[in-house]
Amino acid sequence: MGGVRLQDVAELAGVSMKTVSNVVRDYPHVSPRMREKVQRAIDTLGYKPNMMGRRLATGKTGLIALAFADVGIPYFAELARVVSRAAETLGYRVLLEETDATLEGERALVATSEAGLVDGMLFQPSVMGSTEIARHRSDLPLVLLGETAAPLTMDRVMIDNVAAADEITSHLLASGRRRIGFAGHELNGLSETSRQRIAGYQQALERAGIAPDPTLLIPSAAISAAGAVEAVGGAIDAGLGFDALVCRDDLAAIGALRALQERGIGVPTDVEVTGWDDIRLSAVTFPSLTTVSPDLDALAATALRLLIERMTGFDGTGRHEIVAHRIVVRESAPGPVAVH
Amino acid sequence: MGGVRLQDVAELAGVSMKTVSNVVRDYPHVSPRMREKVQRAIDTLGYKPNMMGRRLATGKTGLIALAFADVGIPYFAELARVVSRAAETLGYRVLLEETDATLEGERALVATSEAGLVDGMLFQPSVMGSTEIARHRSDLPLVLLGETAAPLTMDRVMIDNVAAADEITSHLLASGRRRIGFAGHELNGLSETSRQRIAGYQQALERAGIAPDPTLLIPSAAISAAGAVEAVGGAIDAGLGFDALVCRDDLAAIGALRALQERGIGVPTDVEVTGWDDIRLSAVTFPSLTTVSPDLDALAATALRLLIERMTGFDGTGRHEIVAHRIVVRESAPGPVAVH
DNA sequence: ATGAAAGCGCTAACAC
DNA sequence: GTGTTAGCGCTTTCAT
Repeated sequence: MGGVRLQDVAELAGVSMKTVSNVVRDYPHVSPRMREKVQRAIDTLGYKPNMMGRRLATGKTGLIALAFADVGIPYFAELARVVSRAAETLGYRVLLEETDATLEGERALVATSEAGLVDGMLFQPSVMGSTEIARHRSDLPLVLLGETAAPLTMDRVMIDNVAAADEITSHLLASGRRRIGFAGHELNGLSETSRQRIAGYQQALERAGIAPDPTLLIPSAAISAAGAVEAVGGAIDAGLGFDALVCRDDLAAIGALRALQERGIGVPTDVEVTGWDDIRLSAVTFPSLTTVSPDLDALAATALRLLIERMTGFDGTGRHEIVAHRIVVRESAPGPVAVH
Repeated sequence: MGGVRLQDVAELAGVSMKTVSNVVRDYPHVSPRMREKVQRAIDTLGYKPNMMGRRLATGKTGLIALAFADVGIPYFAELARVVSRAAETLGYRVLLEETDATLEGERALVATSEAGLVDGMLFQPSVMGSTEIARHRSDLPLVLLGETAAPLTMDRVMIDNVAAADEITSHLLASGRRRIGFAGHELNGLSETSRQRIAGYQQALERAGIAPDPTLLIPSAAISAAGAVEAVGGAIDAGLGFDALVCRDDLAAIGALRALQERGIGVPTDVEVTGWDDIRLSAVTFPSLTTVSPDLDALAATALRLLIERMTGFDGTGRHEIVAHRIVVRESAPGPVAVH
């Protein structure tokens, strides 16, 4: 059952390996009789094509790597799911690679000493800068995910973070909120992601004629929900006053929710809160989260399209694609109250 | 840079392929001079060994598949992370396979028409029964994860669900709760997971002299947080009274939390709630969740050990291993109040 | 439409 | 210690 080779099938069926191969791969020009005879031999032997052999011969592995910090983070897990499903329909399997959001991990990834394991890679860098990624100059087709500064030579897919941050901040402004904070960005070494979201947040405030107040920027020692609980809780205890919070991501928003609730501050009555990513759980927190929802399906589809183009020979300069996002309004920031 | 072959290195260095191969694989018996000469050739050519070639020759792929329903579910995502890290230290990479918790998806998985892509598989079935898994009779080394009824021929790793459910229910009883419900199991087609957890829950109640009340079993149309919001909310609205809820998993607990809070019912004051899995977010919900915490590291390590034994020839009957769990006490069910 | 033979890049016996 | 020679299982020209 296990070690059945193409050869064995050919012998049983009394045909050449070529013919068996043709049948296995559904090659059109095979006579029905042949096909049936070969198929019978395949069935009786329980033959299963050996991928490694095929892959060595074709030079294609059918595998793509999906690399990011940590699949335990809901956004990445949900991204992995979408990518994995999209890849499947295109005939690819996904190999998971985690970098732990460390420079070391990301370097190991791009400098990997082995070749030919995967046909291409989707990579969302956490810390690596544009220059270092560019220097990489590997032969492995690569598409970048997310807003990390991308070298001009590489393809990249992201949503418009500045615009989205502007929109969600404007949503808060429309509800009459005026002291709007931003929470959950890095304490030091601001990521490009945080930078762009803060830029959009400031842009909305300024357009509304509000001077951004730097004390309303609440960084987090750890980029996690627990980190946000600490940060936001600490800020409140230190006397910081605000009536809304734009959080860097849904985990930070969940942390902020807890920090507020621990202190008996009502959400959204006293403080409105928004998240980012629209992870599944953001719909069932209490209150549920108003958040930026990236079009993950489009993100995955676009990234895979670009990658496959690279894998099949495209060699132009980097394409930078923007996919859609929308603001999902839920309880934590319900928007202007309807007039009754 | 891309198409450098072992052969090319050998020619440049003026040695045989065997020698180059020895150097690449750190074979001990190579003279230092040779090694250095070859290494120089490797560097100038930028040679990277082609995995497919090596794998075809050795018959090993270095890949293991990790299969479960949906990586978008936090428990699975966190499991994937732990398995992926553990596998890495053992020299394996992880290929993600999702079944969408459908029979169809699980069948496709075990009946996969290709062979040799992965050396082995870790599989947590959702719907497939013991008999069907056994019938599979594949040549692929396989270790089952979780409490699905496992055929005697197969290895399996799980925690003691009955014991854990008993413990966490007893924890509630120790706080003086008497009308304890169970929530979040399947509406029809009870999974083995739910069955065992309910068994442990009933066992604890009976030992405490409480007759299990079937109306306190609150099934969920969808096994998700949103499903639990509906189910628990509906039960409350229908007039069901209880002072504690053992939830099938953390997502159900999060849903229960929301359903209770929506109705102004205090947790843990009015109703205590417990979860299962100890997903990262269970520590930052408000209130945070008392939950069953499986030893994921041990689970992954054990599963990989069993799998590697199978891959390297072990052919005995199925081993069924139990790994540790503990009850993590948090705010949603704080336990007996300390006497001041 | 089918067959024969030459690789794909590497490792593993077995000689030297 | 190092080189030679076969394969690993499959696909793919090139004939027929």
